[in-house]
Amino acid sequence: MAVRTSCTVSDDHYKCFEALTEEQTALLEKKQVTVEYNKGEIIAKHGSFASHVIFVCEGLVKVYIEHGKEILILKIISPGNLIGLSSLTEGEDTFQYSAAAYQRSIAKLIDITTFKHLIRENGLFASRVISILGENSNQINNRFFCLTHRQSYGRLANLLLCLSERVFKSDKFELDLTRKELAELAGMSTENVIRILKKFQEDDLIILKGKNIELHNIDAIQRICDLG
Amino acid sequence: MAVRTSCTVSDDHYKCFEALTEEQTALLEKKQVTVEYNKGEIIAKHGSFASHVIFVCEGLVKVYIEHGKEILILKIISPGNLIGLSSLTEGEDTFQYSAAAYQRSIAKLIDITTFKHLIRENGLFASRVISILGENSNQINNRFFCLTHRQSYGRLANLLLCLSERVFKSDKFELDLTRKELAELAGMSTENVIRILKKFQEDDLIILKGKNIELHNIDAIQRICDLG
DNA sequence: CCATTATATTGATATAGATCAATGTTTTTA
DNA sequence: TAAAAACATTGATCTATATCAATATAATGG
Repeated sequence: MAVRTSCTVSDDHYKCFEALTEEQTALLEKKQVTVEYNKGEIIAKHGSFASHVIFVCEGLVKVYIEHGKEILILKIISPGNLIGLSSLTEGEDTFQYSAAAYQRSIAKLIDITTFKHLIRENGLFASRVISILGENSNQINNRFFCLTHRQSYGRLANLLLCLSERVFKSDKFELDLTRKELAELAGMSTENVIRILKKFQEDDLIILKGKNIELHNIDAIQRICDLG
Repeated sequence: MAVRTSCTVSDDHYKCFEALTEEQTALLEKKQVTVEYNKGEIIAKHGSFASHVIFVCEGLVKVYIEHGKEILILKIISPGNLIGLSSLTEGEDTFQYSAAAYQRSIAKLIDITTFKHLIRENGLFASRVISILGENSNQINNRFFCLTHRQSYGRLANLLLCLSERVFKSDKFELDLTRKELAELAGMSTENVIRILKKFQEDDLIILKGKNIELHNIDAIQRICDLG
């Protein structure tokens, strides 16, 4: 089986809300607030009280765990997705990871007590939430595999494919991520990212123009992702 | 925050079943079979149809993903825990990971359709299942962090603590895992496991007698786990 | 109980990728 | 728009850990 691109999940978490009745939807709307975040701002802080789950409406968000100065990015969240579902666990009232905006982003903060109440009340909603949790689990497992079993070329190839397919949905995209942010995502040093991108360009796999990246030979990149 | 030991989850998944009514419990009992597995036998195979979820009653099981010959152990499962919940995801009818018995083990295979049905029907049960999924997610994130951000000494220290606290529940245990299996769990080569265990023994952190391990200086091991 | 196979151990070597250091380039801000 | 700060790039070195190779020990089966 091919290693799937693994930096994010599909962006259809919003569909769980379609399981709600009109009444329940109205309740949920009353129990949420919409907040705008600037580039770099913290949306959720690992260890702080999780009074809400987060639904990303616009922008791009990274989800990561921190221990002291060390961080590990778990995934990138695009609009349409939920953050913080693992705080639905009984007895777990803090965020188990942080979230920060890569760029100006808008999110709805949904009261967690109401969310839990709806899970109890609406079995279809509950099963949709379970679907999302299962999907999250598969994403993180794939990312875990990629970061531990692939060498740097493979990890960076995987990241480029993921950004292209899942985040920007185009072979050609303007990357508002720094080399350092790419490095964090691919689990390597900044210098290594630069050297590998250069090598990919020399080998005609990508076309780099400053912040713009075009994937020129996707099959070859996929091969590096699977084997490298 | 200290890096928690991360090779397994707490062993109280069975509690979700307490949320079922007598009638639902009876239904579930009818829709499950009990199977015994010998050492090394496969309980679930990554990619095969997931017609059931697995409840481990006795023994010790590893859960891992495989891509070709490469494997990544996600966790160890002790009696009392469920395997395969991520296959509850809609549209996902295959196992997203494999499971194999480290030793003679007994498991109940629960029909997944019935399981899903109960989630829809019983909100409390659904929320308990969501709790388990959330807990699983935290475990895997901690393990992910440990394996990517700690050097070999820290990873092995983490594994020893986890085996002691979570799996064997004693400072002193007989390890029916080979050095190779330890290496897989700690994400390093067999040779490296041997060298580090030797070093730990020289430094009086552990007492090694063949398959028997005693953690002699837990505080020091914890320090290596957190910082190494 | 011996033969075979699996596992454990030890030492030598190779290498991916981090780190360090210096310089160039772009972005921000005052 | 000039100065400062952040980011990008390149080259040189260092190191943790894998890999390879050889041997020792333990487990297993006929």
